[in-house]
Amino acid sequence: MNTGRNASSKLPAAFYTRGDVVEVARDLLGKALCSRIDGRLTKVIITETEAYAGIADRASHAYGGRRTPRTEPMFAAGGIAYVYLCYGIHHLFNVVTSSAGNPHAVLVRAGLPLLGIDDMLARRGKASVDKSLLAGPGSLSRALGIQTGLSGTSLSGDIVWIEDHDIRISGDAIVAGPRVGVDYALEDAALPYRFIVDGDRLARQETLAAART
DNA sequence: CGAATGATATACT
DNA sequence: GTATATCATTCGA
Repeated sequence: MNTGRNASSKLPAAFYTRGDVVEVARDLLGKALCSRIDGRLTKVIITETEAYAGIADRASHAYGGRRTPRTEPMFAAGGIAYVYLCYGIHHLFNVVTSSAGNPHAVLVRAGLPLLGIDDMLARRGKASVDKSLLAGPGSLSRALGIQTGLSGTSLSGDIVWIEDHDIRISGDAIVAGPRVGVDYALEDAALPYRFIVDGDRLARQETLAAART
């Protein structure tokens, strides 16, 4: 099972199956989203997330209990990926949370490079690291090599997973605000379900020393 | 600011 | 089965 590489920091299933998706979205900040695709290992520190709170949330694909082939993974128990294509181009990566039948999910919107930077640059067609490398859900997914075929993949496997690198985020370094691009969600559009870490503060953390070179 | 882009959901025949 | 409106975005002026 464990082939020498220590997987002890991988988040346990219990992290995802908690009932409060907003809490999970907040806790995901500072965690490392990892992927091993085509044999290439890439890791990203999560700095921005959005919570989508199940059938009662008009901004969610599962609003009103809509269950379709695409949204099926959201209805499973937490701890798997939900990836879908948006605007015909962008593969958006979400973490499914809560228990089976409760379609809650967290969209990962942005991050900072931690490992496999050359591979991320290659996937993004960039020559050097800049602010836009992992800014935005479409860009982040692309840098990690995540595509819709990974929807439904377990986060306890060896393709996509999330690690705890013991980065602490103090409460005042987190900014909450309304979600992006969800104007159609009426009253739910104003909910403060978007969480952003102040990048400069996070950069002071030791873990990023390696990433900044 | 505005165009590009294609899968998906929904409402028809 | 076929059609059309919609979309949790990005990039380049």
